[in-house]
Amino acid sequence: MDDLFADHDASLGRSEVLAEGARVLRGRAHARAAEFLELIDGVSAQAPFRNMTTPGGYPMSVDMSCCGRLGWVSDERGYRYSVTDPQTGRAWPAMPELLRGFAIACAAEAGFPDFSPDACLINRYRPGAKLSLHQDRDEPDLSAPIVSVSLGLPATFLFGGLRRSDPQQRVGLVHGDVVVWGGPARLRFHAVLPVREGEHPLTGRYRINLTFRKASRT
DNA sequence: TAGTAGCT
DNA sequence: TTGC
Repeated sequence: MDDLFADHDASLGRSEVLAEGARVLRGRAHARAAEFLELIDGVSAQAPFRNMTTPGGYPMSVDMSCCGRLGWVSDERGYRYSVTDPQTGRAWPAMPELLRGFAIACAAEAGFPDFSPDACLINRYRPGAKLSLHQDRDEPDLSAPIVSVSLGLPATFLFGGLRRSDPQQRVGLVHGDVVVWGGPARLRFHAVLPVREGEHPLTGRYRINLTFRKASRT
């Protein structure tokens, strides 16, 4: 067994508390990552990755797609959830049950036993792509947590407080890591630093992040 | 240049 | 203001 694999074994079952209501579950997606990536390929064949535009008129560096009943979209008019993909005019692809069940299990492990996600935002980062500091606040039901799954190239996740100016924790996220935040942490600001150049055996020059949300009130 | 402030 |  090589050292990389030993490191992975050592991460199994480990979790870290970032704040009340926020945890990193290390390595939870590792064993099923290849299968998850196949499912994501299926989604992106129906809803291609695209660079959305911010309300300020700038293109985002992250390539985005969605699955589930609702998808997150951004354009000059603002941020919102939509039942149709504005690029194709069709409904978003269904959320694969394997992914949905995994997200529900991660939420339960982190202390949110009743998670019922209806939206999954798929963010694909090339080297240099980033997400600047923001809150996830477009969902009407803030009692549901956010479940974030990291695949492929590593990234540095910044996890802040409830005010933009609050200090941020720097969290290194690698292939297979899962972050869950909700409850009192639900509206904490967060960001992703520019992804560094690299190569991953399963994703090549990409980081793929899945965020599962409950985007409708019911 | 990494970290921060301020922007409409 | 999920960017510059």
